[in-house]
Amino acid sequence: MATPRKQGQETRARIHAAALALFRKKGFDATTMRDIATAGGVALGAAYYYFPSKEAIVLAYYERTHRESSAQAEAIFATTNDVRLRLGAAFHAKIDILAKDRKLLSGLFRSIADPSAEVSIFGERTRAIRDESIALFDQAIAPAPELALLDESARRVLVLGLWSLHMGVVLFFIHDASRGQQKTRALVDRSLDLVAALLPVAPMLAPMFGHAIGSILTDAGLLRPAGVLEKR
Amino acid sequence: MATPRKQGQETRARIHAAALALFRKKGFDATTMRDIATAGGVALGAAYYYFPSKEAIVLAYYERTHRESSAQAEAIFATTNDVRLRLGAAFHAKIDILAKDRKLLSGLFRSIADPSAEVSIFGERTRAIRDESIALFDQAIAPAPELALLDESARRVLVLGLWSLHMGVVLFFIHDASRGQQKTRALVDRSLDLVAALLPVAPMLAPMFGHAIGSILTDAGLLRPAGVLEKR
DNA sequence: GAGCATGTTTGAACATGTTCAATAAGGAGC
DNA sequence: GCTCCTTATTGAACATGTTCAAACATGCTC
Repeated sequence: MATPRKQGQETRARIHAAALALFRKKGFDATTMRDIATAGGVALGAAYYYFPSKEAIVLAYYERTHRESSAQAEAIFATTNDVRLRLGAAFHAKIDILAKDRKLLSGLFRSIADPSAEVSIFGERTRAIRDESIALFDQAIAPAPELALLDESARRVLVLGLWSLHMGVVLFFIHDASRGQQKTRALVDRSLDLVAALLPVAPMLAPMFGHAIGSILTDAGLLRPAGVLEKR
Repeated sequence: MATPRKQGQETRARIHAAALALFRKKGFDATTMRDIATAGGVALGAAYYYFPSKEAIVLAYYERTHRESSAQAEAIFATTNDVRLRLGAAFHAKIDILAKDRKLLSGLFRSIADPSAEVSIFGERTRAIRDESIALFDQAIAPAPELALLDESARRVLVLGLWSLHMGVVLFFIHDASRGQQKTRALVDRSLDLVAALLPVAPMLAPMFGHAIGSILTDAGLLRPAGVLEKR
């Protein structure tokens, strides 16, 4: 309703920057909205004028990191058609981007994964970004010759499975205190080795299970119904 | 430190019962500690004397339901060695027990799945109950002849995978508003069909992936290191 | 029964996320 | 420049989870 003015944009940016700095330094819970407002040089109400909730501040950050990691992955997609390499690029790009903010994400996880939260990654308000995120994995496996035989339904199940694995990896990463997140990197590589080895078998399994599970997931709203898995 | 007296036990039980009733009626978030104290006929401080936090009230409930569903599943284990049936029993028992409390669980999920929360299902304080929960799936597949060839490491990966699937099912269930949770039931059955069909292949995959992933998961603390997957 | 340790209970106080009515500031149309 | 509407900003007020020092109760020892 309110179309922002230039000064408003600046205030918003200042508040956002102050908030992220505090989140990084003290963590999400330990940072109060009053801290944020003070650090941003505004009154408490102003922070709420620009961000409906503390969680919302972090959702903006989350969207930005998704875009950055997608861009990084897509740059690699342009250089190779090897599906194993492309999947690796998609997974590692995400970790690359998130690497500096483990502490922030740890505090954030509550809202991201809580299905009842407004800004949950599973919720309606994040559908757009989630669909983009899922579509990236569709892109990743696009050149695979062994998947040419896969029908639409089974393929969507596979893509959703890859996205779920990636969410699991992010969850693991948040708690991975090893240097340079070595453990997460290793987890990604071993998991993708397994995936890559199983991909050729996928078309054999699909007729048995792909369709059945696909229709169930569709009923459940976890999969888009029609052939509408468009990208970006 | 404080060894409770009889009257204290009763007060505690009254508070707990009042809290659960309110959670069921109004949901977790909409129920305040003041509501709970009033409904239990005590002052606010008394509620905190018995439960260190609002979440803790619900953790006690969570432990009870786990015990109940485990008992139900084990009763079925005693009647059949068919692994598909046993897995079905384990999954459906959980849903049976939780069926009445979707609303409560929905409010609870935040704390259960949030890795930074004290009472998270992934946290240290819930290790005992989590290990029990995982061990149930080890029991479920125990009679499978096709898994006799599986080494310890690969077997643990499989069991952890089943437990993860079960956690996913619970998550799905929480948001399944279909009558009698039909969708969740269908999801369970189709998923377990797939699992059952893949089980015979597991020993062929294990040498390639089971050990590698097993050691990574162990490093990550997601698997117990030694041969200590004892039951109950 | 007096004294005492320990469990129980109280309610005020505190911290913090969020709301909101009031006010200021900026610009559009004249 | 004046009026008026929209955006921007303020800070007090509110709701609620949590803490805590004080008071109370219970039962044990003597």
